[in-house]
Amino acid sequence: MGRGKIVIRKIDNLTSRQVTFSKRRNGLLKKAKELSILCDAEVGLIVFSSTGRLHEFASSRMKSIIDRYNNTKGEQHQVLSTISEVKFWQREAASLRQQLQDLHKSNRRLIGEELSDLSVKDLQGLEKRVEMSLCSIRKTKEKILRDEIAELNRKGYLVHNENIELHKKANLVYQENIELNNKVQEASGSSGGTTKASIIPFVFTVAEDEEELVHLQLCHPQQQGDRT
Amino acid sequence: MGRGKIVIRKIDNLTSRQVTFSKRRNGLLKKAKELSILCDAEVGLIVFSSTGRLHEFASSRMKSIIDRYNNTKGEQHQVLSTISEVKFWQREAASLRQQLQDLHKSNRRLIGEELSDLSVKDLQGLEKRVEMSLCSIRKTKEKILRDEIAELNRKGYLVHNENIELHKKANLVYQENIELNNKVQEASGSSGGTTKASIIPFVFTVAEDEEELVHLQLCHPQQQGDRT
DNA sequence: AGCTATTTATAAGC
DNA sequence: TGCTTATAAATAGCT
Repeated sequence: MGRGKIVIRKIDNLTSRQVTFSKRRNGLLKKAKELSILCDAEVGLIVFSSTGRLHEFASSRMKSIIDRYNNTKGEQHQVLSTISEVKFWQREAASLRQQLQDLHKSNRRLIGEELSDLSVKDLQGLEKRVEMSLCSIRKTKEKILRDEIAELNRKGYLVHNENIELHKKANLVYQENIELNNKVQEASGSSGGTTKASIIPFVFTVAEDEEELVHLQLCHPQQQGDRT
Repeated sequence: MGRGKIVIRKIDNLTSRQVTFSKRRNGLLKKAKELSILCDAEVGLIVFSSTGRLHEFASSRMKSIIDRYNNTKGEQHQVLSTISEVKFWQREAASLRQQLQDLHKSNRRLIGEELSDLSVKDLQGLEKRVEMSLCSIRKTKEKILRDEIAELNRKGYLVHNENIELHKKANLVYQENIELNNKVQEASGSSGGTTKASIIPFVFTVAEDEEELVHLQLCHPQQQGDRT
């Protein structure tokens, strides 16, 4: 419909393509609107130009048209439509929120708050559980301490053994020193007394018995805090 | 464009409306397609007939056109599109799930489980909290018991008072009975002894002093369960 | 953006 | 729905 017939293929010339786009786009929007009015149809039209500009017509709200479209297609293809996906996640969130609330309540009870709507029997059960919990916590704590002490004892023992070895070596060296000194004295006769004075007048001794090892132990702690 | 000019308003006649719908719908779809080809535009067209049937044209995949539309509009209007709504709820659910996990962990620790990755200091803090919790639970329990006992005592007191009143009344009636009996005896002389025998030979007595009232008290319970 | 020759769409009728 | 046709509308090419 125009001065000449055209074939439907992409218009090469950019300018004339843009002009044609502008004209035909308006025509399309107009016809979409006319269809919706004349025939009481729900029409949604989305047009992105090649430059990325958006033009649209919607006989009602575009969102509701798209939602309706998604639902219709979703039922057709047995696929979660976007709208029911939203519903799914909303339900999921609500369920999680509920769980969170329940857990929060149980938590508050475990730390001794919000107990007012519990019966004596409930409280007794709770008390038992918290007592067991306390027991377990203390056991864990003591185990850690015990392990630390054992580790310290082990290290202490190793250091002690090393000490003994060092003492022995030092004593050997010291003995060797005395002997060497004697030899020097014998060789040089009574030529001087200076070297004699340089000998360290010290004997290394070491306690060999285990009794003197550092030996830590976990003292049983005083009962604390749980008296009413 | 037709045999006659028409005004754009809803066509009253159902049949001609449906005929027009069919014709114009095809024209619209054709023109949408032509626009997309001629001008290299991205076009999406959704048409629902008044009977609910869906007709559509999409130059590419409809989903991608709708997504692009939502994104463009979303940026323009700062409004949650359906797609980003899904994302929002997914994030919400993930966050809630995380919170739930954290709370669950804290809960497990409160009941003395999963303590292995805590330090001695953490354990000490936990112990303190659980001790306080135990204290609070016991206090609550005792308060309930104390209140129950107080209530029982109150009721006992009321019943006791009622008892006293009933005793008094009963004694009065008994006295009256005796007097009436005497009068009957005086009036009838020694005519018979049957009435005398019917007098109930019973005296109502009641302890008036408070000491004998039922008076319950909460015994201090044995310390229990918290010994290591 | 406006003009207009021409093509296209379509209203009315069957 | 499909076909026909007169006519209204849309628009290609040009300015």
